[in-house]
Amino acid sequence: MSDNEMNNQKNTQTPDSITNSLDQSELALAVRSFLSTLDVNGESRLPQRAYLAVRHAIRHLQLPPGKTVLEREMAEILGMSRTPVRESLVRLETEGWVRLIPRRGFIVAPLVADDLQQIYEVVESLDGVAGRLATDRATHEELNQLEHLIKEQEIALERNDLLAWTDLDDQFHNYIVDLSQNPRLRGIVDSQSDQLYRARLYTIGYRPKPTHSVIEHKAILAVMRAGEPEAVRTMLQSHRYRARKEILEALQSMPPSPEETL
Amino acid sequence: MSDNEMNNQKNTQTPDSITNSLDQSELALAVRSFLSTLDVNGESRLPQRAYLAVRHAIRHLQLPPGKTVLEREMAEILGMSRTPVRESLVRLETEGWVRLIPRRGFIVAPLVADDLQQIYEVVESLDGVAGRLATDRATHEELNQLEHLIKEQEIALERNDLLAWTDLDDQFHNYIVDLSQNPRLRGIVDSQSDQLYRARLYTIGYRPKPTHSVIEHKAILAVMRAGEPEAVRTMLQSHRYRARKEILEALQSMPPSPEETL
DNA sequence: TGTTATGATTAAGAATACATAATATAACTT
DNA sequence: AAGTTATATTATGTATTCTTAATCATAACA
Repeated sequence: MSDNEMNNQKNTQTPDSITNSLDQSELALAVRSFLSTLDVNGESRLPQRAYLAVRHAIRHLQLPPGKTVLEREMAEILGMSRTPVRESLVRLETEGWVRLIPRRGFIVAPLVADDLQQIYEVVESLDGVAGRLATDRATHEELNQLEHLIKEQEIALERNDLLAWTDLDDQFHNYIVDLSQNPRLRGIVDSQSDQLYRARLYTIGYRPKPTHSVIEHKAILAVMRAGEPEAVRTMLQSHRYRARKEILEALQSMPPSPEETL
Repeated sequence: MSDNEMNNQKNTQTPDSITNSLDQSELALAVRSFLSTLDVNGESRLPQRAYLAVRHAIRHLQLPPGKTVLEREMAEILGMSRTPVRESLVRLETEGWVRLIPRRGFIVAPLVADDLQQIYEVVESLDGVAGRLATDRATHEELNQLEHLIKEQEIALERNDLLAWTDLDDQFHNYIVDLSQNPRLRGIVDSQSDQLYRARLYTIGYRPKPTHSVIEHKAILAVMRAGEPEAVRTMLQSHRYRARKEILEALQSMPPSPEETL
């Protein structure tokens, strides 16, 4: 009973797509490539797709700090209207990925030391408590999974594959947060710590080789196995703290950000 | 140049306002009363008004746990369209105040022990780190302000005004978070801890009189003055932990939630 | 030549319109 | 009368339209 053969007598041209023939910029290509990944994973909801795509683009510096995110352009790239795009931007704003300048639009959160420090102060604390809870709640198999991740980190380091190591390091920490069995904590840490990824990418060649990191991971796992939650908390916190120092020092020793102008 | 005298040949009645003559429910009255407060404070952006109004209604149990928040109805009450209302609901969902059931709508987050425990685990940790940072960053005058708040708490307790005490207790903790000078931390703690307010209201007659709380606040302030950040962190954390225990115990000893049905 | 109006353009803010899924209701068959 | 199917209603999801503020270019003026 599809009676849709009598409802198109007025739209000669949809006004919002006057801006068609968008230039195939690097951003558009990257976002579209990422989108197809989502299609495979069956993300059906449009706002969720937009959220993941924009977040991914920011995370990988394809949307550089300070850059304005135009709703219309994003909608065009993502093949949807402005509405779900805006919804995703509101969510990203709540999480701190973008800032809303009223009547101006959304800009990608700048990558400045002050901001990173704020994020680290949050993540260090939450990461610590997640480790404490995980120590109480993890099974032996889950701890073995952590050990496996550490081994992969060692391999990546031996190959000097810092990109792979970064991802594995993330996986290690995320997994611990998972083990805390606190979805709310998980959500906050996930979003906040992921915002540090940009800075890690950005400074990847300017930091010492993270051999110490693997050592500390091993120590943390050992104390988890020993069942000492409070010690795990402290260790994770100082582990993150050293990471913070290295990143901030690297940022200072580096040439100024490409979008320092904002 | 108002040429709106020739465009109404089809809409006999605007479809979105068929639901006019909305019953003057308690919710509508409460929300409208709160709205006028915002007008005074000059909140010009509609989504922000909606955000504050809905959050306030949830916080004060006018929108009870489990209740569906109808976009159209809210829009009607707030005197705006669905668009800014939806935007506010997305933000509230990101913060955990409501849940989105796809194709069903937003419901007020249920008030169950499991959820409260998750919030407490987050807030205890962040509150602790905020106290640690505040100890390093607060001035003498700011510490005196804390002392003033404690005195007011004592007065409220003597009068057995538990509602006023609850607000003052909130102010005390919020102020410490302010002193951490970390806006991101502030935003997260603000939203999360404020979600506990519902539970505190709900259990207000079922908990022991919080005389110990004032004592602990005094102790915390003393250690802040002594300049021992790590001790402040520990104390705030266990302070919150006792609050958690009292709330959860009260919830269990109480009659089941009115919207337990969901 | 520099500065300030003024109009055109652009993009966000908000409202409305349309599409679709879910649910409630009514009709109908057995 | 009970259950099943068809239909109507309702509310979300999404697109589109309309409005308004901000910016940019251009022109008028000092």
